[in-house]
Amino acid sequence: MENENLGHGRGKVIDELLRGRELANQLRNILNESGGDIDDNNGSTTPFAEHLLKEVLVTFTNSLLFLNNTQTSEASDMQLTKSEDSLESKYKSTSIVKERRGCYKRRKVSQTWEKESEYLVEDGHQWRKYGQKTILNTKFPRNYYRCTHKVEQGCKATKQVQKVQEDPPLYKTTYCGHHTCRILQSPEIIVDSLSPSHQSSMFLSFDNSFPTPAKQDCPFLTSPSYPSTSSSISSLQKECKQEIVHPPPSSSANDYYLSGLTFDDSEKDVTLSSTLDSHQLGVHIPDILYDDVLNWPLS
DNA sequence: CACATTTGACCCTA
DNA sequence: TAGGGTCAAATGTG
Repeated sequence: MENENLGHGRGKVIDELLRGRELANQLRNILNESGGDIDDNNGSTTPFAEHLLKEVLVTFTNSLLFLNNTQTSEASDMQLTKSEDSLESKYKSTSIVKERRGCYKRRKVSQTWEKESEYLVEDGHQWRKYGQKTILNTKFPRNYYRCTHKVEQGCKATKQVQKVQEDPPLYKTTYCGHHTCRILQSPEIIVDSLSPSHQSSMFLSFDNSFPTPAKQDCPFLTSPSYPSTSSSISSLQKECKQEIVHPPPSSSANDYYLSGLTFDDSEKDVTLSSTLDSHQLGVHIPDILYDDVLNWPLS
């Protein structure tokens, strides 16, 4: 009873923090678009505003990190159970399988985040296609993938890939759930590159649920314009204490990234740092697994 | 033969 | 009730 109230209050807090961060991001985008104009009128406005924005974003991010640090595994388990228990029950009871075919919870109640790219990228995980659907008002069918290790490891990660336009090609990948499997592949490579001249874009879906940064991406801490880094993380499991995410050379000064994610395999300690003004986020998280850091559920 | 993909059916949610 | 997510038999591939 008491825990439920606490959990509810915590959810509200996270909700508000996420909202605040999202609003700050929107403000940042506005600043980016109108930065030149502002500079013309007042040269000092933009840098100062950007500085304030960074501070706000860091505050939100730090708060979210600390909040999630307290209940990581618990919330993660609850989230997965809630979103996919219907599927679980189906696999456990074959007698129900044939009667309850197609029983599932819709994506809305689970963690999702999206990534748009001009090319298909290998995100370091093995995916198995399990469906394809024609979606209303779309030219191209949507492809459904689940983790190859779903059966043997119970990995519940799924993704949907949909081509949204032909020329230039644009693919929208929606990740749902996060990987619980430990078998990871080669670093992220471009699978289909017709026009790799532009950065892929990535954004979060905030509809009714908190998107969870996962191994594919870490939208929680990265700029919306930076590609995913999942397999970089996987390589880290063997090579401890490496930086895994770096901003592209062309990145603007007001973008900030998770520039340092340091793992100490022996102690299972993780240190996060950002590129922002050389600040460290100041988060030191003991006793958690390395990939849990990027899988913090926010609800 | 084992595993992946295709594709129509099934069924939940809005 | 339509749309969309998943299942699973059929089929393809190495």
